[in-house]
Amino acid sequence: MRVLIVEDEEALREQLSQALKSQGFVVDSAKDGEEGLYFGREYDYDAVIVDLGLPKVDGIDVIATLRKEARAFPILVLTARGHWQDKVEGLEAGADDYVAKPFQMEELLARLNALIRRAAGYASPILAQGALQLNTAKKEVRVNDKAVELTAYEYKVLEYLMLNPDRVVSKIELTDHLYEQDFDRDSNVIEVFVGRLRKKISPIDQIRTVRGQGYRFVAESPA
Amino acid sequence: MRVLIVEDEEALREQLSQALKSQGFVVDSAKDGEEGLYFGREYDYDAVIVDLGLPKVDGIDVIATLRKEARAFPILVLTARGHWQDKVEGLEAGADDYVAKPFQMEELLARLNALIRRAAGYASPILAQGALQLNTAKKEVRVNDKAVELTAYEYKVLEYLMLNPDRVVSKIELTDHLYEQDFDRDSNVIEVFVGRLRKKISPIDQIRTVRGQGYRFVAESPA
DNA sequence: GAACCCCTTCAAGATTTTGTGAACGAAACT
DNA sequence: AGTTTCGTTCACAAAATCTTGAAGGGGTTC
Repeated sequence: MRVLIVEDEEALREQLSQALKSQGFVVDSAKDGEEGLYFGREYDYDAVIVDLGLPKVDGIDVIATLRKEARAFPILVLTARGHWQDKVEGLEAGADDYVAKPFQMEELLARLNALIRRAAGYASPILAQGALQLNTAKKEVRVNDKAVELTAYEYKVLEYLMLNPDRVVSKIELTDHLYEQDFDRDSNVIEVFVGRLRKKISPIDQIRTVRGQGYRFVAESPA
Repeated sequence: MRVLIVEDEEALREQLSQALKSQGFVVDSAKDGEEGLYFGREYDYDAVIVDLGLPKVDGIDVIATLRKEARAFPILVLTARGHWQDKVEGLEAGADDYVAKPFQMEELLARLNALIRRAAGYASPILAQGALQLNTAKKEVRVNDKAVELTAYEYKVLEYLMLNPDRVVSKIELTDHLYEQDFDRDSNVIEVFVGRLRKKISPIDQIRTVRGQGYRFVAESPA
């Protein structure tokens, strides 16, 4: 698996590169849009990670250009939190998925792998856990094969938990990832959403609360 | 687990303190080298985080002085990125590891936990002793491979004992490391928790009481 | 601009965890 | 054996945390 990273900020680029290499990927990295374009034209990748907001040639342009030239590899964009439009533009330009910065490395890896699998046609963008299915592309949730309507935030909470299975996710972590940075820390929105979510996806019982620490999505139904 | 933070920049100090507390640490914080030195001399910590480049007494000096006085706790230094020499000086003065600022909180936590474990002689984040396994990353405990639910304090007691195996740990030491400093020392909470713990992890029998002195976690299952 | 949906906050109530004091029991000392 | 000291356990009180329903507000749709 060969991946291209287009990211101007050195620290992040290195960190990404490291993480991906440790997952067994072969990594090329470009420090700006121009380099990115060069690499993207020159080689065929299994996936490309592009940070929007790059010097020289904008990330959006890189994507658009590559797509115009019929490059088909899956593209994952990194957007700065809050720059909501970026993500839309990115997807319109031809990206396949996005992750908002700052992100958890695990989440990025999970999404990247999903993209690669999808592109290879092996698997669907569906995260399945027992009777719970989450179609990350359509943002659709199914319980025992029956579609369940979730609101945007309910969905985000569920998706985040499912992308981080078997790990305790604190409420702070959840708010950090679902909201703009300065969201009120001692609100109980998260609790409320978890409550509603549980009700909507019942009888699924995989969102466990770990008192004092947060919530954990358990992958397997308990014996 | 009790940690000392020596950091002059208030925002970062607070953020660190927050993050560590949310991970279950008891945190003391010092705003300059002088305070840091005072705390470091006064109490015993499971780890100390020192920012280099502090007002009054330099971080390097704090470390060197404490080491000269035979303080053995693991020390993690924070260095400004690019100040390459700092890191070297810090390690030479007796620090055990370093993290360059700015850093991802997860990385810092991972390194800190690793330091504490290593100081106790464990390489892996899973402390295994016979049929008892303690996964310090997930804060999960297993007995004969079956997960056991512990409350926060039950877990803390067990973790501390397991990190100090084959050594008598007094009740005072336990309260000092597990509670804020002004906690009533002649309460019998510790006894109560040890009791609850023993019940929950039975039939494991590795927490021995040493009359008049405290408790000892024996490493091997008895013959 | 009315109706609707979703997000957010508040606060009461439920639940779980933690801490206390007292009774009980086991070892150590005389 | 009696006494003292220390550890264990229990039941309850107190504190912390989670859950839930209700209601207000902002934005969007028709």
